[in-house]
Amino acid sequence: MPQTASAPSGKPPTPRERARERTINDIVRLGREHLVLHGAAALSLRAVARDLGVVSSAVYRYVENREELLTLLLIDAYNELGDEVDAAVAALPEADHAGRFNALGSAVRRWALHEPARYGLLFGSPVPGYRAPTERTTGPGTRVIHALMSLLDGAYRAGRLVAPGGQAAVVPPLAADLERIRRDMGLAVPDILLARGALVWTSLFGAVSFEVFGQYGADTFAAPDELFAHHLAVLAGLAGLSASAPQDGGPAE
Amino acid sequence: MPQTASAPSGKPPTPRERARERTINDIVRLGREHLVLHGAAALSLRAVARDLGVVSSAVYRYVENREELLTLLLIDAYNELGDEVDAAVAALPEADHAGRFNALGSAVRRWALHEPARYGLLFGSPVPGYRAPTERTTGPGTRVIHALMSLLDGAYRAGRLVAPGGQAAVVPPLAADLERIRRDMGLAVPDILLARGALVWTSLFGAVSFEVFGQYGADTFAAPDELFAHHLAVLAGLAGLSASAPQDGGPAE
DNA sequence: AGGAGTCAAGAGCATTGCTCACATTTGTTG
DNA sequence: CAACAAATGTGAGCAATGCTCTTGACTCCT
Repeated sequence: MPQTASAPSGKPPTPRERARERTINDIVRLGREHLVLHGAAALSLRAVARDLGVVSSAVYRYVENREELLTLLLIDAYNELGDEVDAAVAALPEADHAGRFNALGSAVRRWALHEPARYGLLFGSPVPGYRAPTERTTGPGTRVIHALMSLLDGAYRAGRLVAPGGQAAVVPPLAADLERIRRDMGLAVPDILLARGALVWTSLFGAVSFEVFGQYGADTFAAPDELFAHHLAVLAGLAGLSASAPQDGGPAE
Repeated sequence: MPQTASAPSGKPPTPRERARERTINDIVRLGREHLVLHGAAALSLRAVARDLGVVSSAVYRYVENREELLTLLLIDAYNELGDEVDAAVAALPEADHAGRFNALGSAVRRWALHEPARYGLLFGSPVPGYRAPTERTTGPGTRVIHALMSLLDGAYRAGRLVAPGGQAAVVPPLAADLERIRRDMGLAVPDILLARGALVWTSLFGAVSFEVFGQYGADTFAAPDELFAHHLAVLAGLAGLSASAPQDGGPAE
């Protein structure tokens, strides 16, 4: 059984632990390469072992099984996507809510198109027989929705998120869910805008998935960039963001 | 090599051809069962052969390889989804555009939740190394978008699809794509509504995929039915459908 | 120095997709 | 009806895969 991977108990790492960590990193790196080259289901521990210059059974010292490696790659990919999104959002001033929304969506799409296999691992059909251990993946896996929601929340607190008129209130069971989410994430947006944020979230990934997975026909859209930009603009409006640039004062707090 | 599967040349089928077709149907049926039980990537020709009561190599007389069986299952699933959607839409009067839209979306979700593995085969990450032969799958694979678009087109021709106000026109490259689509599908809706229809399309499947693939957290939404109903209502408005009374226009600029 | 902990190697098992040579069934035709 | 040819089924076999187990070696700490 692989050892306790890392319980940072304060003690300085022994050379052995460092070597072990280095090997695990190598395995993840090689696994990532195989992933982008041959896809998730074709990920082979034996092939990784070959590239590592070691016999197949040796990798089981570091990685419990194929699922464990998939989990490591899942976390790795979630974090890379989260980093990209965070960087793209942070590159724009905090008051430019619409710009930041656009940057977030574009970053997701850019990363997905650049890493289709890893995107598929995150947002495609689940690998059969593989259940991601939520206690390890929810953290990295929720970075994008957290970024999106805090973005929308910031816009709301700045008075730049306009609730749509004529929209019926959400039904009580859904309101209960939304209330819990609002509390857990420390948000201020009201139910209707929160629900719309969730819809925008799923819609963003729906559009990206259709493009990455080739769900549009092969030659349906010759201008996918423009299509996505248009979708993103409509989604910004759907979320309640006013499309025009924020010329007024800075952040509220 | 599997024979010419079926070139309906008018001649009555010989008993042998009928037996052959029956065997292929059995293979597809067994494959479907394995698909729903163990997922797409775990689909095994040998297991199907075992269930068929025949030695493994015998199935290659009927199915060229594993990919071929996947293609058959793909077409099978596309058609079943298409049938469900068509039936749900046809159950409501043609003039009830909003109701039909709701029925379409609900039918997609219902089928997806009932057949998660097959839904994943259709709309999840592509099976690695497998390229669906477009000449055989585009027909069944476009039934839902055709149903959606003709529904929206009917509403537009009936004057029940209101273009949102304050929406900028689409850029020329995208307009060219939309024009071609409009021509190919014989539609009348203008660019803005057509683009919104595409967004509604991807958003619908985005919401369904999130739910089926467990992309929402495990216990994020205790009321998924209400969440989806809410999303569907918002998407209907986004498409331009007036729910009962004409909704307010787009956000003021 | 010695023992506990760690690691790599290689054999082995069950599984898969797929091919091939051979046997058997089946329908047609001389 | 008998012979032939096409269609179908059989079983062995190859190259992979994930994973386990035993064996030996190596490292580090007391």
